[in-house]
Amino acid sequence: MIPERSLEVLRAIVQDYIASKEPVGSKSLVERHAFGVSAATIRNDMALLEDEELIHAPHTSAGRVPTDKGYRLFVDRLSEVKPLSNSERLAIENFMSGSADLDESLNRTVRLLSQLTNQVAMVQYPTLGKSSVRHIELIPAADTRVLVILITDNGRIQQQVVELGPGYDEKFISELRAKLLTAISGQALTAVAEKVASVPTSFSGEQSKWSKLIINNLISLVDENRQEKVILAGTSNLAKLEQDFQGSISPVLEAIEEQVVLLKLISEMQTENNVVSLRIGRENTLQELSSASVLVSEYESDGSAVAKIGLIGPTRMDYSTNISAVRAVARYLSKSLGN
Amino acid sequence: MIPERSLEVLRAIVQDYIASKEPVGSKSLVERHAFGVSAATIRNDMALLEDEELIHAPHTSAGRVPTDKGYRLFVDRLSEVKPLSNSERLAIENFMSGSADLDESLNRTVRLLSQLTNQVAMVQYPTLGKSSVRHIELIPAADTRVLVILITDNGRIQQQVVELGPGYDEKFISELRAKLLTAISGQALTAVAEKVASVPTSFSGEQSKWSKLIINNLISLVDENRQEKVILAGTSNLAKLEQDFQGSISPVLEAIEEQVVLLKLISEMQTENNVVSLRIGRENTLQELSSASVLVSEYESDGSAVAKIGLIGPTRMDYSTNISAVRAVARYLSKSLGN
DNA sequence: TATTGGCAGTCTAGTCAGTAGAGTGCTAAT
DNA sequence: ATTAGCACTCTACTGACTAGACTGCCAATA
Repeated sequence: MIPERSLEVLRAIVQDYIASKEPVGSKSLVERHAFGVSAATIRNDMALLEDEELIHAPHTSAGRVPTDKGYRLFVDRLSEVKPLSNSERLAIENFMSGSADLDESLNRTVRLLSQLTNQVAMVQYPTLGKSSVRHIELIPAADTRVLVILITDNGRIQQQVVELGPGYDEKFISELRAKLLTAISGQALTAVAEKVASVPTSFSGEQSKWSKLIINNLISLVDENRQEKVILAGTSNLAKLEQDFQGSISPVLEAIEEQVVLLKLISEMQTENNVVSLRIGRENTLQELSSASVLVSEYESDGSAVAKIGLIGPTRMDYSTNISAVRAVARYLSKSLGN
Repeated sequence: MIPERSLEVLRAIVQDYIASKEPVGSKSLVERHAFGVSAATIRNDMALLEDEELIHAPHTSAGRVPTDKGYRLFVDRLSEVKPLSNSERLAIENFMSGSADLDESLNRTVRLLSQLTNQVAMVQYPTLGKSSVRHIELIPAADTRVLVILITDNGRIQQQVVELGPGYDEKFISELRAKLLTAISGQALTAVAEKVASVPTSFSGEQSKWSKLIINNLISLVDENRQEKVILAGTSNLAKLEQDFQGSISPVLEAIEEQVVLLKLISEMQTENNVVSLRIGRENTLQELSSASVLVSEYESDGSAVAKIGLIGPTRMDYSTNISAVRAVARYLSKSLGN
């Protein structure tokens, strides 16, 4: 119902506004874009767009600025997905090459995304989900301590030191190690607690006590996988973007400093395979983010959808570029974790 | 040679300026501090301080602001070390309790320091130094891959996946594992490359090739310890502190975004045991940091001085509090790594 | 009917002059 | 050595004014 040319005008407004960060007026619009009509005509179109609440004038004699709704229409219907430049593609591949553990991969990825987009990037740790135990290892440390190591098949390595007290011998440790391995190697993390429950009963006296200690620690390591966690990168970009957020970035800073808030935010956003989900300005349920936009995509680890990656920036951001960056990085991350 | 009272005036100026962030004048000074003399007298003292370039008036009829030199004299001779409050002490202990690996400890510590001080905190990874090998582990992953794990005695755990190609068997792996363990367990990291050099010769054919592959990877893990690295936390604090830096934080942002720059900065600063070293404003060799101050202290891992921890903030910072925070955190970190 | 030129009206941002207030430096008296 | 007092300087704020940018609308046009 909105005429084609008016939509073109909206697209031009969004593009110019993102580039110049100044409200755009009818005159500069006809200069920069070849509409083939006069400024007065464009003004009529702009009046229409304003009726539809797609654009908005900060004051009577200013140019127009897209509203949240305007951005929404822009990304949904007007923007083309901008393919990454070769240098960007190269940067991604360089950055993510080299096999590393999960922590390192996620850290690298999130830093990469923040560098590509100049926004604040975030990545959620894969949840327990369908992950399983690849290996566990018990390593005697000092005379009284044992190092417990858990490796999951998505590449995460965790460790914890357990204080047993004096007197254990290596034979007991290697026996326990063998029993634990046969009990849980290859098992889903969700099943670990159950599978190891009976192990201590096969020891007696002190050894039973020790094995209980070690197993409790093992279970707490598994539980850490259940605990959700988000890593951020590029928060310092916010300082550069200060003027893009209408004046103050401190609400945004406060919002992202709380893990819980971020996790809620991320989990609220529905994502489908390979599609970048997006909340613009007041579409965010969080008031603090009412002048921010959030982009989120899924990534996969080991073939099943497990977690999300995305970014936070001002509503006035380059959606085309950022959407394709998030999508590309998510895809590369999935690939790199596919090993 | 500077009279006692003038120094008191300087102290009062520094304190008031840090608290109010406004240039302080003679009148408000006599109101807030009981000098027992009139404002005119204070003005004479201020003229003296100005001659000594310890304070400076932004313009004729403004109050005075400490110069870098003024801050320097303040921290060297006038400030008392403010003991931490109980709640701060508690926060530190809470935060750092729970044994974890090196990465986790350093991460926690640096976040803690940035929270305590509201500045940008940084910590340098312990260098190779006197660290030694606590354990290595080889774990068969898929059919063609082996996971190599290196654990150092300062608690760092590293791992890497090695692609061997098909056909290796577990027996070979456990044999290699045993040989490597006897060769380097307990050895200094600096000695690893030499100690493992002869290991592959005891295998033949493919096994020799495989063991070379694995050993090369092991050595590259060791080398990562040689590579210096700094972790930052609280960069978003810079945004809040923007006005404290005369106008623009972007030079500071740029400086701290470069690992190399930071490492150079840190290594330039001489530190003695348990003393916080400090560069104020233009004392920094880096131009970008000419309106920033840098505090650095040493921390120890395993009894030998190994690396540094510190923070970066505006010259107009609360030196007493921040110095004691850095010192306390460095001490706790040493203690926690002493295990 | 869609488009256009033109014009009146509105709002911002910048300049200018004037003023109050804070603070200094100096001098003469104590 | 200290003090009161006074002249002087500079900032920050205010209100008035102006130039410039845009819009909205109307009447003319294709």
